[in-house]
Amino acid sequence: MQRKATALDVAKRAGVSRSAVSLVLNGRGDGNVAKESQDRIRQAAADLNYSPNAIALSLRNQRTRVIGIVSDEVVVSPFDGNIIGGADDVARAHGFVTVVMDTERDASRDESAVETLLDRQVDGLMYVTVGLKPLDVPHGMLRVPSVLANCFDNSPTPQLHHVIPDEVSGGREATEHLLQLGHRDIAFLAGAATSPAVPLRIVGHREAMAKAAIPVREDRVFMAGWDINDGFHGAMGLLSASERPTAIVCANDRLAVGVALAAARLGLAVPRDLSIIGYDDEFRIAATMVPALTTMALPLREMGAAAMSMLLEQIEDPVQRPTAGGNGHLETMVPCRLVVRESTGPIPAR
Amino acid sequence: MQRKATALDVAKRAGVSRSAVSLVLNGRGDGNVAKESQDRIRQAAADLNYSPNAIALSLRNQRTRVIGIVSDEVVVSPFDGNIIGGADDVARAHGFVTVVMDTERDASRDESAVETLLDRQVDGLMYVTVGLKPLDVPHGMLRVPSVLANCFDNSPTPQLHHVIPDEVSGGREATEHLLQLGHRDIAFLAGAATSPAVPLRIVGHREAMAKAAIPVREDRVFMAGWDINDGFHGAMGLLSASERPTAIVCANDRLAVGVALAAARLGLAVPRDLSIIGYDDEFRIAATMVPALTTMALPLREMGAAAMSMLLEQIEDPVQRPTAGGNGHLETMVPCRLVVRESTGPIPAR
DNA sequence: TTGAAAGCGATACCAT
DNA sequence: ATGGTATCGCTTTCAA
Repeated sequence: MQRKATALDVAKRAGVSRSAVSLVLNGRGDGNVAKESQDRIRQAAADLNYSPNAIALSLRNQRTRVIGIVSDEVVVSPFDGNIIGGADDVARAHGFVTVVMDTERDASRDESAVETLLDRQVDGLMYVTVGLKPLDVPHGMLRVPSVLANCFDNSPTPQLHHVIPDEVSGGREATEHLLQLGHRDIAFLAGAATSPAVPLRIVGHREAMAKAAIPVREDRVFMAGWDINDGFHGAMGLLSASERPTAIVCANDRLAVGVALAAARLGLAVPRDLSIIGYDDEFRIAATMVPALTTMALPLREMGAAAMSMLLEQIEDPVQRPTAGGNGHLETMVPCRLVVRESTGPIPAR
Repeated sequence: MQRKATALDVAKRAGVSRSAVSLVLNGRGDGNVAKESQDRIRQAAADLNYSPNAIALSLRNQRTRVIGIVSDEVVVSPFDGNIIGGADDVARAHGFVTVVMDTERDASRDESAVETLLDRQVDGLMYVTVGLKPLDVPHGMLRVPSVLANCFDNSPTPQLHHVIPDEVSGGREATEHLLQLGHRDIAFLAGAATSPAVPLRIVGHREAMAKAAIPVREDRVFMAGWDINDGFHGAMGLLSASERPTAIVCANDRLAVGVALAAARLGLAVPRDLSIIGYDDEFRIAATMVPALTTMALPLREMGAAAMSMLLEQIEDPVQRPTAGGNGHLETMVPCRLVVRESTGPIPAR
């Protein structure tokens, strides 16, 4: 485990001073260092496989080109990892790297994770959550450029820019797709009341129904939960009644799996007898279901990318900190995307 | 965004030198610094909300108390995040923090991620994969204490310790559970041939059958893939034949979902007409299926914890580097755990 | 064109 | 008991 070469080693080998090495390797050699020395320096650097010590660089420059990402549970849970993927893409394109710390849903670890990252001089911070939710922003995030992805500042006087999905139009367009296929009796299986996304999706659903001048039967819209069994039981109720809906929109793909299971159990074919639409376009669930699920995809990568772009803008041009994005607004909404597959079809013939 | 207080600020405020500050704040004040000065120093530090600059510390001490975790796609994919969770638990208990970098399955980024982490002087490195697989170990990992979790050194002369699940006994015990319930015609839906876990699980299955003296029909064991539709189609074939198995063991829970869907479609009740057993105990899938899935749980958190313990041992006691764990062996196998729920039951009455 | 020196923030040794 | 000084690795300014 021999130590890495330093600039001094390079200087010695090339027979010059450390300053010369620094100048040349940072592209400011011309006009300062003799061309001949430059060559020797570059050669020596290559020979020694030299790369500058990032720690020393950070100490000297007070910047690290590292973005800290802290999340409530994105790493550990199966959901929303692509927000980080999208953010990382943008960061790397700009010569930054991201490091992730996951607090495993323990809010008391938020501050210390941020503090740790700050102590290591990250140039910026991003907080990412699984599922849309309000966030008690860790204080440290106000000390450097920061953004929120999939969550929003829960304080009475929000300070941080956030990027979230457009849930209202997501809910609306899901229902509109069904309406276009001729469905009129459409049920909406919402998730749990704790999620701020749920009421928004329901608003969207009602908007679509209103626009089509179809009254919403209150027993067709209810909070079921988020899991397969919730979808199963919700659907069993809906589908065993004498008068059953011809389509069910689900607040996530797992509910949709439960609904499909219930339909199969009842001998109903999808989409012939029942159309099902999911939400999330979950990786290797929606596309691989039988039949493949039509679903409203969450724009995860786009959200991460948008949030990171915003953050880097603040870092590179610190002046307009509070109103990043230039529009003076603290909220960016990214549209969801309908993915039509095979679980939706025309209304059953009578 | 005013700058943080430094040791010099504290020294000035307390009217002493930087050295005194350093000694006192690091618990070596007694016998070196007057008690009165000590109090003033501590007070000043508190007043200024002083905490040492981690970057400067790293440069000085050549150690950071940071463990770098690089993964092929654990962050972005829905799987195996708990390996990192388990590892992080152990690290924090020892006063280390972990930072994660995900390469999104782009092997060409492995080296640079490791290099980045190394440049930042991490004290140790862990590589974590989604799914058991051979790994071309990034060269940089050999320069500091390192371990592999859920993957193993693919080189002809492996150097790094790895922690993996005991797949053979996992496969065996899954089948044994079914055998105990009276099943004799048991099918095994394996995953894809690319995974080294697949042949191991099949070996386990055959061992169990052999021990029970039941011949394995070759048309009952085949590679189906890993997804819901793979399970569905595999099961449709198996179950529509005139002579159908009474139980199916699946190489993951998603296959099991597909099998359940097929059973429902064919009017078969689970577990009355067919027992199904999954693998992975996937979060919010296995437990929430209808019926809830009996499954072979992967010991993800334990694997992460074991790998991290090993790594920290190497860091704290660098002498026995190559044979960490003390047993001179490079492999640690962690047993899988059968979780019995409702998808398995006694063999159907004739 | 070159190299010496200061400084980033902290620690540890060595005089005093 | 105390404070001055070298050191970690690098960049930048300034004088020669």
